[in-house]
Amino acid sequence: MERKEISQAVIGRLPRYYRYLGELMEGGVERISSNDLSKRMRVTASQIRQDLNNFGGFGQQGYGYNVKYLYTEIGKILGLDKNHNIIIIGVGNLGQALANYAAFESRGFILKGLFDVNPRLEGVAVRGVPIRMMDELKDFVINNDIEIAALTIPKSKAIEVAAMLVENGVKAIWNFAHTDLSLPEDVIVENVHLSESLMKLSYNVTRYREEHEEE
Amino acid sequence: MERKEISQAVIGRLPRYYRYLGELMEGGVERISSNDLSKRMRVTASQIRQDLNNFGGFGQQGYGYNVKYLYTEIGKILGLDKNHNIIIIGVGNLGQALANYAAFESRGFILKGLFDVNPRLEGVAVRGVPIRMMDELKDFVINNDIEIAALTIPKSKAIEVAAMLVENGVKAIWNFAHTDLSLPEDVIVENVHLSESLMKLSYNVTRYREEHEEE
DNA sequence: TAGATTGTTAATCGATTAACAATC
DNA sequence: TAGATTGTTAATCGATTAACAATC
Repeated sequence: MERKEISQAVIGRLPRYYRYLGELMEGGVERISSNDLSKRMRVTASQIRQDLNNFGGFGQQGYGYNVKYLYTEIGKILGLDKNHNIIIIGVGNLGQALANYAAFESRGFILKGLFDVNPRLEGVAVRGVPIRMMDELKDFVINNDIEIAALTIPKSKAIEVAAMLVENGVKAIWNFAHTDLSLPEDVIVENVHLSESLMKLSYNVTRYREEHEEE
Repeated sequence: MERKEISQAVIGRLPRYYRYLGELMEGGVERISSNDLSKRMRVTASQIRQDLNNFGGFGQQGYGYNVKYLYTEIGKILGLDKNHNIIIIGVGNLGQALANYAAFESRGFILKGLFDVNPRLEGVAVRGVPIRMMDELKDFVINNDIEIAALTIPKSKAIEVAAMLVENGVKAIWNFAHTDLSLPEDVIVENVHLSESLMKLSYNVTRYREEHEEE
């Protein structure tokens, strides 16, 4: 069923549409035109219409878009109407932050397991999920239909752990380790490199400082 | 001094170059050609040369690039040779994760302060920095030459806190709150929206699942 | 029906890749 | 010098914006 490839640029914007539509919905707004939405979001109306039309015609001429409907549809596109079993490897502050992230469950991400190397954490529960030791990881993945693994461990361990997870059926890695993972191309890797984000910020603030230094 | 604007696409790639060059340096590699680097990083050699030449000619024909030199130069471009005073607002798990991020100091980011609303955290120290209450924030920012503020607080508070920080001299916001901040355009905002990152992952894994469902 | 606004095609803009002369 | 590889210009590709006919 020939589906044209959708660029990651478009996909990267969908969650932001979803967020704005959610807020509009909360605010009781029933319909919105691409033009009104473009003003709120500070993007062009053209881009909104182009982006949405990659997935189908969700609007109606002369009316605009029904907020609730569009919100639901984008949710479906993002796969938020389905459940996704997720585990977190590495229960440091960052791993715990993710585990405590409340919106998880409401969006269909089911926290199935937490893993760490620190024996003092064994059995400690976060959000009702007990922390397990790494030697249980492989069997757990095999037996619990785990789709997504968040990796919040040092880069020295990340590569081998990721390989093992994928070998045992994990389909996607949410990678917080400061390294690239080279995995089979059917595995989804979503990187969150905080240090790189901070360096980008550093570049921009430094550039700005230089350009405006005058005495 | 007419400086041509450099696209965020290029800037976004610099930290990755920096990381690879750092690893090469650790590995004792002295020089590298754009071609060799392109193979490791899985980008085109052309892109590497184009990207670098936005900032100057760092290589030498017939030789390639000196790893150590290029690493240092990219560090300078990213502003990592200068100190940046940073504070963290919101000392939950995520705020603590950032505070504990060791590489901070080595890259010139000086953690000056931690702030939270929770009175039970008052005075508790993370990495030697005591947690302060929010009512001290304004004066602290004014008196401590704070350049960057990391916001790891709920979105309901983020907008007003950001506005106050900027009013009192903060130049850049590292924004982890699930909201857009509209601030004067001379303020740098670097967003890290974890939920949006997870939704992107969700989209990709869902798409893949659908495309390969056959029985 | 008239007005509004989409869906979609065409035009523009920017980013990536290819090619090659310059040069170490 | 010959070989290697950059820096840079030109060609291509893709993404964004503009325009407008279709239609609610």
